[in-house]
Amino acid sequence: MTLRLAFLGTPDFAAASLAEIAAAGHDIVRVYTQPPRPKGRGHEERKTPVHELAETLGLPVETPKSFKDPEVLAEFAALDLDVAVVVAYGQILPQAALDAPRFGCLNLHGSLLPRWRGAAPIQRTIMAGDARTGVQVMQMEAGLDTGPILLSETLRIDPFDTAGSLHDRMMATGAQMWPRALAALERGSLEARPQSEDGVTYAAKITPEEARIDWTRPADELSCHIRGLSPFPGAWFTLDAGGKPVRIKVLNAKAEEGEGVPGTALDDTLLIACSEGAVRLTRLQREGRGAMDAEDFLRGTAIPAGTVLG
RNA sequence: CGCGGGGUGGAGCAGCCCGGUAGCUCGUCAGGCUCAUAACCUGAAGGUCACAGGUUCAAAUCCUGUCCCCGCAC
Repeated sequence: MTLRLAFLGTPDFAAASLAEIAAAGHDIVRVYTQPPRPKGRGHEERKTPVHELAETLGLPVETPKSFKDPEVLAEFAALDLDVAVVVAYGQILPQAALDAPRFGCLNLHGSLLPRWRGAAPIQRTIMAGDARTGVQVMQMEAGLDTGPILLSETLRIDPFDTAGSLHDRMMATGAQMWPRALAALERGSLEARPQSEDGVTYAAKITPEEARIDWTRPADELSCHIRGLSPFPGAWFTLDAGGKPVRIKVLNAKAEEGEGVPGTALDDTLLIACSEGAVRLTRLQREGRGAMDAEDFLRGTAIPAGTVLG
């Protein structure tokens, strides 16, 4: 038995799920993803990772600008789907779309709901210093990530985890949940567990302003902040290099003992004073250069004790 | 054609504006010192200076084109 399904997704995180579902032998009759847009350096038009993978797999791709378009909805309904799988698609689906497939739409979400509903759960969970998080398959409803949970996996968050490392683990774990979830759906053995009404939090999108490092925060908070924003967009500070401020991203850091004026280097190896304790910067990236570990970074850019970071 | 930075021994950088012997910190190897060491001292190996043309007596350096990496903006 296989399910007749559509896949809706956009970034790498979603492509991993598409790959697993395809490998499980389901009948993916259509893939929806965001349209190619002029993106990044040079404004080159690029297809999304899901788009690329779908073409490699020989699956039909559609890139509607809006799922609210009646024509798009009509076509979607005409696919006569058993189920639609939605992973980081990037568009709100109208109720009509949620209702179209026989078993509705299933979504993969990167948190232990109802904590961190919304756009940036992976980053927010690290920024908040959570000790654990999870990946969950849920039945989609009109509300933002409010649907009942069908399948759940818990992941531990280590003190050295970044949004990037956690993202990679969640992507793999989440992708592997699909064959199980879809098999259970076919058997009719998926149990829907409503979300708790307590402990609801929202994972707001990351704004550029919050990426700038505020040295007056406590060290443990700052460590979480830095790791939650790594590698994207990257928490940063400025360093005065020959009269010009150079932006330097911090990609990993850990809280340590230390005392001093916030923002001041306490030694020659990137121990920076905060309001409570200090953070050791362990991986960084200067603008125009690649990311590197502190040891390598210091060979090219010395930051002696006493240096004040902006 | 959105703006900008960069590609120099294994790593990270300087040198480029003002062409003329390949530099710095580290690593590697050998030897020394030491109870010992990731410390210190001495010596050595290792580079078509991204690629292709051009200018020149001479190009890492100046000019043109190509490839790759990155920051910003989006």
